[in-house]
Amino acid sequence: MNEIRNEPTGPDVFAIQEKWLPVWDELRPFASGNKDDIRPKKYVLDMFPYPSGDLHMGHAEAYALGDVIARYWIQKGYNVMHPIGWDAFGLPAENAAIKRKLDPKAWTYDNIEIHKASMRRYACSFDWDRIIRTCDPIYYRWNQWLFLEFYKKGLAYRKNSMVNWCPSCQTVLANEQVVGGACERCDSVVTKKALTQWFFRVTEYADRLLDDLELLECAWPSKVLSMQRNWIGRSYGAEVDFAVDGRTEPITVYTTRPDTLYGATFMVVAVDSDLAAELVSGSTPEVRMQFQAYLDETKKSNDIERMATDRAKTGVDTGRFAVNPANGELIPIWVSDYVLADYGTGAIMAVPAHDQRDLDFARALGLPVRVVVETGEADSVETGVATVGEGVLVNSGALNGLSKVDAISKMVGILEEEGKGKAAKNFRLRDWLISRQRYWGTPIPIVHCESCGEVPVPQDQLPIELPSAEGLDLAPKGTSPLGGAEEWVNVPCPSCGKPAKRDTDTMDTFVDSSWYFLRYLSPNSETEAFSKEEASKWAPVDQYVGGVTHAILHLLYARFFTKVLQDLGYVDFGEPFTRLLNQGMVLMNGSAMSKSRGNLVKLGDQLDEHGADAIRLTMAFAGPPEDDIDWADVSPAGSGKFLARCWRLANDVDVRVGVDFSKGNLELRKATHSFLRDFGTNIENFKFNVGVAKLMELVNAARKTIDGSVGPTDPAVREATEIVAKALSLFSPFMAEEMWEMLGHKPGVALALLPEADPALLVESTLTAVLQVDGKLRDTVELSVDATDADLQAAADASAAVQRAIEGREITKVIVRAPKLINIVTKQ
RNA sequence: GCCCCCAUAGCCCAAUGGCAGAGGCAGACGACUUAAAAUCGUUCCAGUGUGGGUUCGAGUCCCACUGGGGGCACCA
Repeated sequence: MNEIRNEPTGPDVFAIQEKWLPVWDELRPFASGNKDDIRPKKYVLDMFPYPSGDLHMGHAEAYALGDVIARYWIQKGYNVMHPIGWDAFGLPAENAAIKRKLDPKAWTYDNIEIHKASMRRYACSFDWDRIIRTCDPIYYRWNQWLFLEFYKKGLAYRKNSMVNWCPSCQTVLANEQVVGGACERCDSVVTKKALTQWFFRVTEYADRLLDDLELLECAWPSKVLSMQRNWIGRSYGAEVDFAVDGRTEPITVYTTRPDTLYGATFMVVAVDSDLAAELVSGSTPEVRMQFQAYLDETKKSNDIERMATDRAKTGVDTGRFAVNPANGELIPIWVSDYVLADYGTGAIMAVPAHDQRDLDFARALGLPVRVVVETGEADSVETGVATVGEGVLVNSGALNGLSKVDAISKMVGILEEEGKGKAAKNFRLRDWLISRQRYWGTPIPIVHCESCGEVPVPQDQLPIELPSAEGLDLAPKGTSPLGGAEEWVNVPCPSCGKPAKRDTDTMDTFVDSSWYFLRYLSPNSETEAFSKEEASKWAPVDQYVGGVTHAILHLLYARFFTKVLQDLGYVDFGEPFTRLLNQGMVLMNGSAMSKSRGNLVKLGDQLDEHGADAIRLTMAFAGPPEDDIDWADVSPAGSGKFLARCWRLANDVDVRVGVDFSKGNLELRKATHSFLRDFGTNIENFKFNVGVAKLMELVNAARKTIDGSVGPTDPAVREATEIVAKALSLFSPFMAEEMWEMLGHKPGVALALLPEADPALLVESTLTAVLQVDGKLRDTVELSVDATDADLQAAADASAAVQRAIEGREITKVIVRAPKLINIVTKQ
């Protein structure tokens, strides 16, 4: 007897999960490689994960949202390619290897298997035939091929320079990997080191990378666009040549304010530049000693100290003089650490009156200040605040009386005429440092030969496979562990055949991820990086989904690669990702989850407790996707309740499959079709939370119909429930499939098409019209949808509330928006 | 310091310039139950951060401010 009472009134979500997984393995609904497929294409891409441990809540959000989009387009009749792979090279594998004495390779591949199993259980709609792993030789040989293509074009080059060095990771870092002077990965303070390193000439594409952001306006989050613009940082100005006393060549400086040239009262050269060393070499021993001491101190300080803007200005007078080309004045040349060696020319003209940094320097070291722009602001010498506003030029010869803009163009004209300068632009963006002194990455395909120099490895010798980690000392020591692989390093020179050595550095893993979206097109090809034919069919990516953490690095590099590949003729487009969605982070109690903070929510625990469907639904329903989700604010249990509601709905339907819906209850049919009208728009605009809310509304309406006088046998109940099952499958595919089966269909709700709304069911015959007086609501009235202005006026005349409100007032105006609104305006 | 985004009920969030509430969470009450859970139903709750402006009408558009978040930052 108890058995009867305890009969389950809801679904066993875990049994349902286990039931459908093997069915789907068989059905393979997300395979996209059928050549005969006539559906239009859609390339939906999730940023591929780094295989460290198991999936976490962040992955769960990203893949839930990416899945909504991919599954939606399938149900709209598209052939959707939704691939997955692993960004499998990188430091964590190596660090785990060092710490736990594991092979980085084994560690990585084990983690990939863990990921794969979790993605399957999370019901990700991936095309499992297109898997890539960047640590597979079949993948990274194409990194090497691309490197050589770049090399041929002069886009890959080696130079000695001061580079960012992480003392903890014991490797160089790209500019983009230094955040606030610290290593992005381990937070150690980054230092500078002079090293010979490989670079990609991304600066050659700076203009295009900046200008083409225009094409992405409205298709990428504006935040990402502005971050990229900031990062590239183009400025316009002029290069000005200053003749130097006792030196044949002039010193060229870059300035954005050539209008203030008359106010340049001294010059400053970056202390760590070659130019500074050269200038002082001709000075007195005292100066040389002072310079050396200052230089040593600068080198000792790190970027965090050096970048502190409130630090007092320091410097050394070189004792040398330059000639101001505007007025012929001799001005002293100083060296200082506030001028950067690798921006512009490493030397500046100092205009202390109109530049705060120069003014600080002038005041600290007693240098003259000359006002050349009258801005109406207080005297900068007295206030210590440089006047940077608009104004009229003074003390500036031919420029006197001009505005800033006019003075800039006139000065540039004069300089160009006299051969002392020219218009110029500069970028904050630096070339991309790609070599790393670590093991677990793509070997750089260059051989160093004593007689031939740098020799590119011939294509037919690719891939250069990594030597086995066995026997290698992977511990960071500042030089690549590959140097210890004797047999691997020592090779005959491909050019002359004499003994030579391989380059022992490996590539930055951002190289791997700069083109992976193309590799998915032909993931197993041994003859090309990607099929040009497939690329013209599938690429560019229609929809990219990933975290905003990659707003600069990865997206900029991928855009760069795409433009290079376009120039090389391998692709026919210039932007890789047509549309971008950045999902927010998953937080717990207001802050990022971490073990050390003690607020870590484990995805595995959540799945064990609520099931994949409820977690996925919670991710979609939590709010706008780009906002952060605080796990403390959302309710996976609530999602579970909704899913049970859906299940009971399907369970209660008592209409045979294939019934003619047209005889169904009109009210519910209208609800179903207005859902169909709105749902697609919501999903296409990434308003997943609103889409789920609409779905809940439809479930509520169907429930009401079943429980009310219409009952479970009405055809409209089946229509509504089938639409619920299809729409639900974007969020909670297990339950949707279960419902689909309960409704009498064969497995594969993911492939069932979402119909268009029937327009005939969207027309309403009446609506609630609003009667306002002076903009305030006074009454409402049911009117026909084709009510005229006169009908509204009549309704207002007939309304006691309206008449009361206008009583004794003079009507000045009547605004009518038939059929829904009338506003009677009275004299105030 | 410069640039960008956000602010609606106790909470998460909706709302083509036209009735502030679609949905959910939490709460309260009721039905079912010996009881509880589950379920179903009903219900309480803000005038939209502050101050101006535009408009017949502003959560929505404009300006300023406050608070929160983010990006860049000695880039000449």
